[in-house]
Amino acid sequence: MNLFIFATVNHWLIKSEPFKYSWSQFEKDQSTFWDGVRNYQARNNLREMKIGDLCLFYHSNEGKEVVGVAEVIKEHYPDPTADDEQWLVVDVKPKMKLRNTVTLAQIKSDSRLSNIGLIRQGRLSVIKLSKEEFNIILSLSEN
DNA sequence: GCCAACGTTGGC
DNA sequence: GCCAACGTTGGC
Repeated sequence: MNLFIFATVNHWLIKSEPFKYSWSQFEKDQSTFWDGVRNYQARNNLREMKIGDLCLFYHSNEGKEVVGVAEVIKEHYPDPTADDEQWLVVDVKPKMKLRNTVTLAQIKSDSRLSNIGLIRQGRLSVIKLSKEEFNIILSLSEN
């Protein structure tokens, strides 16, 4: 009988325009609440996030590349920047900066990632990833 | 700056 | 409940 309980770690990709909030600012802050989500699907993804979940940090618009990995350190609570209680944030902290960034072009050109939410639903700002997709992107950053 | 892909709003 | 009009995101 196995008495160990293995937490299920989920994987995500979160987008930020570096002009608004960049990875380097994130590293300076050491943690932040992920605010400004005003889309139901993205909100639902935030609600699913658990402590210890890992998020790829993607720079949209400028850069268009994955730059680091963040870890969820506090589960969802109402977005302090919203007037409406229905919008949520989670707290995240930087876990690891990628040795090399992984560009959208690289992701698009990798056949193993052809079904990734980042491409399928380009406008969604909080995207669920499979463990495989997450690991493939990390491996691309090692090249 | 343009535009595709969505999401939201509001008239009916 | 449908759909046209409009707004937003984000790649190009």
